[in-house]
This record gives sequence, structure tokens and C-alpha cells, in this order.
Amino acid sequence: MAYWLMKSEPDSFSFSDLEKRPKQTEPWDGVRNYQARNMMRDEMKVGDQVLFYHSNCKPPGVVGIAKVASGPRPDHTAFDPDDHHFDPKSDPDNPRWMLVDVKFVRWLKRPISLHEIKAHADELGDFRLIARGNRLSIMPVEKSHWDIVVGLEDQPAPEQN
DNA sequence: GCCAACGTTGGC
DNA sequence: GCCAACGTTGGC
Repeated sequence: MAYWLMKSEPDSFSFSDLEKRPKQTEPWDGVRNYQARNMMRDEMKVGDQVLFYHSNCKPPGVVGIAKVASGPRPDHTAFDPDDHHFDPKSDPDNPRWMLVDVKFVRWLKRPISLHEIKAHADELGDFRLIARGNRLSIMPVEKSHWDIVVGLEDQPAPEQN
């Protein structure tokens, strides 16, 4: 089994939204980055575990755990001229953009903020999330990093400053 | 709102 | 293939 991190802006789609979805499952549409697409199309497998990360909010951080719930499928938002993610170059007979379904698993006992993750840089030094200039919305997570990040939920929350 | 860091586009 | 211009991401 592999481990991943997927970012979402909670103003657009939050972990709470995922929890409320029918079957607590959502197609991860709208991704328009080839690296992220390739991971969904070629590498993600049903049952893989996902850190659900809230970006562009206060505070940014990991809020819950999800899992991959489908194999790769065409992203139909690319075919809809009225959709914000419409891509006229994506041909329904040869779709350019692919997605997987993501299913809610559980909330973390408490959110683990980016700030807190960075405070553990000595153990998480090569975690992609805190690498310089990282902008990928989907990234692989090493098991050791997964265990450290998820393990923080059992530690007391750090003092706010 | 600012801006660094990327990715994409398109002229050449 | 190079690279300047432009658009986006996302923390701060």
C-alpha cells in the first residue's frame, strides 16, 4: 500500500464536505497538472491512504485521512464548457485529464498544522510538503513520514504564539 | 495584498 | 531548443 497527500482549499472543498458526500466519496476533479495527473493515472491504487491537507487557509495543515476509492477515470469537468476547469484540448475519446475517487476515512484527533510539521523538520527534512517551492497538489508520502505526521495527533497540541 | 517558485505558452 | 512573458499556487 502506498501513501499520499492531497491538497484542497477548504473554501472550495473541505474535508467536512467529503464527510458529508453520498458514500463519503468524491471524484478528485479539476487537477490540471501533469505530475499530479500521472500519479492518479499511473500510481495510485484502490486502498492507498491519503493525508487530506487544507491549503490557502488559516492555518494550513493536515486535517484527516482518506483513501483512494477507484482506479483512474476521465475527468469529465474537462469536457464541460461551463465548468471552471474546462479544457478544450481534452478529447472524450482520448481524455487528457484523469482522476480517482477519494473516500473519507476519519478525522485526525486534532489538525496538524503546516507550522507544526515544519517544527519537526529534523525528522521530516525530506518530506515533500515542506520542500522549497513545493506547489504540487498531490504528492507521495513515505511511510516513515506518514507515521510521524499521523503520530502527532496523539501529542499535545503545541502552544500557540 | 505580496511575492517566490513553478508550470505553460508561444515567438523565434 | 531557448527563453521571456504570463498565469497559478499557496504561505505569509
